[in-house]
Order: sequence, then C-alpha cells, then structure tokens
Amino acid sequence: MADDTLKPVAQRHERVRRQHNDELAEDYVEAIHGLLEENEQARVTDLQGIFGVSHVSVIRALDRLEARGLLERSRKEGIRLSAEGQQMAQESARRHELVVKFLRVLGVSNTRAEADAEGIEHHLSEETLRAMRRLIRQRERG
Amino acid sequence: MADDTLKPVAQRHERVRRQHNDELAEDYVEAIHGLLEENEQARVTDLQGIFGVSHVSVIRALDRLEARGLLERSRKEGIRLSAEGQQMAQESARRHELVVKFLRVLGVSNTRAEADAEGIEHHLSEETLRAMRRLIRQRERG
DNA sequence: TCAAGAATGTAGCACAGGCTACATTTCAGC
DNA sequence: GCTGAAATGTAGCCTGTGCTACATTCTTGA
Ligand SMILES: [Mn+2]
Ligand SMILES: [Mn+2]
Ligand SMILES: [Mn+2]
Ligand SMILES: [Mn+2]
Repeated sequence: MADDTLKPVAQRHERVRRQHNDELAEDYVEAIHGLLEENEQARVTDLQGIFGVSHVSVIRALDRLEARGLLERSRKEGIRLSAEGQQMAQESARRHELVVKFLRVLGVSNTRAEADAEGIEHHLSEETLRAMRRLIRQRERG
Repeated sequence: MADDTLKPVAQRHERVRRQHNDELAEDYVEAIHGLLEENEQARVTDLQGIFGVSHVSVIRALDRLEARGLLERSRKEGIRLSAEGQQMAQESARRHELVVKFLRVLGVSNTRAEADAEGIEHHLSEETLRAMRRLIRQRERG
C-alpha cells in the first residue's frame, strides 16, 4: 500500500511500525559487529546471552537477516557481516553511543541511559539526532 | 521465564520487548480517549484513520484490549474506556505531550517532534522523563 | 419505506518472533 | 580415539499484528 494519501497521524504510526521492523536487524548487526571486534567470532550462544532469548529465536533471526543480505553464515567461517551489514552496524553503534551520551549529559544515570537508549535509538530522525549533538556540544563547552 | 539471572544487557533488551507489548495498548487508549473527548464517540473507522491500518486490524486490537480490561464495547454504547483504560490514556497523553514539548525546546520542528515522539514515548524511564522536565524548565526560564 | 452505502464483524491467510522438545554436530579432556 | 557436554539446528507449537474477501448490521436520503 504505502499510501501517502494517509492522514499525517497515520503516516507517523506507519513510520513507527517500519522502525520496529528494522529494530531487530539493527540491534543484531550491532551486537555481531561488537562480538567480531573483541572475540574474532560471533556465536549463536553469545547472541542468546546478549538478547535474552532462546538459541532457536537467535537462529531464526539470523536466517531472516541472512535472507535480507545483512550477513552470511557457514559452518567453518561462522557469522560474517556483509558490507551492508557492517555499514548498518557502524551507524547503529554510533547512534547508540550518541543517545547514551545525550542522556548522560541530560543528567540521567548510566544504567538508565543505557536502558532507555536501547529502545529510543530506533525512533530518531536526523533532525532530532542533530539537536542532540547540539546540546551535547553546548553542555560540554560553556 | 522472567529470569533475573540474565545479563544486564539481556535485561535491557527484555525490557524493550515488554515496552513494545504495551505500546499498542497505550496508543489505542490515548486515541480513544481523545476521540471520546471531542466526538462523544470513538468508532472503528476513526481508529482506522488514525493508525492507518485496516478496520479488521482495529477490531482485533480492540478485542485484545477488551480482554485486557482496558475498555468495553457494546452495539449501542460503542467503545468506552474502563477506569484502568482512562488512567493509562491520561498518563500516555501527558507523556506524549511532554516528549513533544521537550523536542521542541531542543529545537526540533513540530512535524519531526510529533513523529519522533510517537515512537520514543514508550521507551522512557521515570528518570529520563524527570530530566526532560528539568531541561524544559531551564530553557523556559533563564 | 426501503435501498444504497457506511460501518462493523467474520473467515482465513501470512509473517515475525517468541517458546519447548528433540536431533545432530562439534569440541575438549581423558 | 572416545565420550560427554556444548553448540547448533529442526519440528512444531503459540500469539500478535498485518492483510483481503465476504457477511452482516446500521443509517440515511430519495
Ligand atoms: Mn536497540
Ligand atoms: Mn543498540
Ligand atoms: Mn506512540
Ligand atoms: Mn519502539
């Protein structure tokens, strides 16, 4: 459908649904990228521990991400991110860091900042991200 | 499971999944509350227009919300919120307004503020909400 | 009044993302 | 090299949230 004769309020809700579709992909490639950097490998078990779901759920998520071209798996090579996957991972990680930093500057504790960032990071427009960077800069200088 | 022997990172992701479970409920009761205030009635068609989904999806969502005790429906009375539903609606509406206000104060345009708020409003701790109110107060005064 | 159209509801489908139970493969330590 | 445990994979289930097609009920204007 993707009808743009939708009312503005409906377009906003549709956008949130799209963001939720991308959310799992963003968090997974970010986690995989992190694991590959520090461990040389990213295993199903590691991801199970990170996301707190069963190994079956991890495997099925990886299947979908592989179908989307974000990663590849093989018995001997393990999980590797595609170019697109790496791109998404880096952007997601940078954005995650930015959101946490922003919340910290606002005065939120580290624990809460990390927790809230995990959800809100997927719902921010470029404009809002710019505004966050601006506030960080202001608070860090003057 | 709801195991609290989960790693902290897994607890964060679990919390986000819980927030997504409540998200539809919060947005629906908020929308219904608004419709009842200005129209005296909230119809399936109205909600279809607000959320941009089919009337079938609205009806099935209402079924679930009714099962959760947030509202009641009858042929002649239409949709009415339960006490719990009204409570949730008011809190959701207040929080939504707060988030929009915060983003506006940050310098985000009204359109983008409304759009981003629709997603992030469901992922904020009390601590972050307090920090947002604090910034609004600071900016509004001196 | 009654027929058309609007609104609501039902049947049945798809897919994402959870789960348990069971099967297979891989890997370490003896 | 063998064996038991860890890791991975499969089968089959559930719920939520989306859809189209069809059925019913309500409302309204000629
Ligand atoms: Mn996240
Ligand atoms: Mn993240
Ligand atoms: Mn919302
Ligand atoms: Mn979300």
